[in-house]
Amino acid sequence: MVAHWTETLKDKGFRLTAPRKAIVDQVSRYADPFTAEEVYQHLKKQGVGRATVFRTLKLLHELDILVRVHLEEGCQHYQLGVATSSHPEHHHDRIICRMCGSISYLDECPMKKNVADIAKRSGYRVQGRHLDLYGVCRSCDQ
Amino acid sequence: MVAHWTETLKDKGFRLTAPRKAIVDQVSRYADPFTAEEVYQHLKKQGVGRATVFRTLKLLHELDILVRVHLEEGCQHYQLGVATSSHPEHHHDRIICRMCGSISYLDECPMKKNVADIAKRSGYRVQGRHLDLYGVCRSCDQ
DNA sequence: CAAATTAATGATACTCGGTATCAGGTATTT
DNA sequence: AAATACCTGATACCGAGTATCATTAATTTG
Ligand SMILES: [Mn+2]
Ligand SMILES: [Mn+2]
Ligand SMILES: [Zn+2]
Ligand SMILES: [Zn+2]
Repeated sequence: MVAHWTETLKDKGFRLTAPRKAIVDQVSRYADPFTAEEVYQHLKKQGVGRATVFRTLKLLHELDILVRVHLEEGCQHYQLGVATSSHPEHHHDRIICRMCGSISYLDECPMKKNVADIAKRSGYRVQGRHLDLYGVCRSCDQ
Repeated sequence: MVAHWTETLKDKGFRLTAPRKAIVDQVSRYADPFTAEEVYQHLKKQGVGRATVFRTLKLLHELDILVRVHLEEGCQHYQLGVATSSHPEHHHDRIICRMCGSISYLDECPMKKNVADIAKRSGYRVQGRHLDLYGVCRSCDQ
């Protein structure tokens, strides 16, 4: 995975530098969404600068290696992501616990079957979507 | 509408001051989502302070007069909103044009019928949701 | 392999949305 | 009218993110 991403960097003409290697390596360890600040906190002891982390995450996003997700708290979160034919664009149907903040991902995508109908009714060409459900998870619910 | 909201303020023990009246009045003019900064720009010539605008919008949100919506750009947007029995919590199913930025609201709520099933499968008590679709609107699509 | 070129880096300063603080002001209660 | 509590605007501050820029490091060239 890491090897493939570094190859993508080189293929597109970007230099494979030590900070970029460190960032790609760190990023590959996350399963859940993470922030630039978290990555920076892990890598600053190795001398990687804050601006470089932000820049590199943006670059990995532009290369479609990372997805930008949209959490409520305010700051940007990134996440590993791939596009498939049945999911032409990255989207993440999530359910978020308001008490403990835990995030689960719905394995079935409940909107898939509605998209064609919405496109017809709204007149939009639908490209992607973002669905967040909010509630209380089982362990927080007494 | 404005009269009802100012009444709500008084009923809950909040004072009905000139800045609050001005903010409520301004807010009632918006049909689409707006930011605190926009409200402030309209009211600063009347001497209303920036902090007061942010504070009052937060208060109106806590009183369920305003909904906080979650747009892509980053800053907080607010919007008028009401809760009904079939919509126990504010939610806004929207479709956003990536070319012109226009926002349409889906009148039929496509997730309504899926919520019970998701709750059962995930084990969460589902309270609210936020759905954004992205695409290209008819007038931007050639 | 050097030298030259160009991209990328880290430090720093800055922007922007939003919040904490606080002394002065204004509604309400007595 | 005096006392109380709430509310205000000014200001300073915070955190996420970006622009700038001199320095450094990767690649290209000779
Ligand atoms: Mn965050
Ligand atoms: Mn915005
Ligand atoms: Zn929980
Ligand atoms: Zn459009």
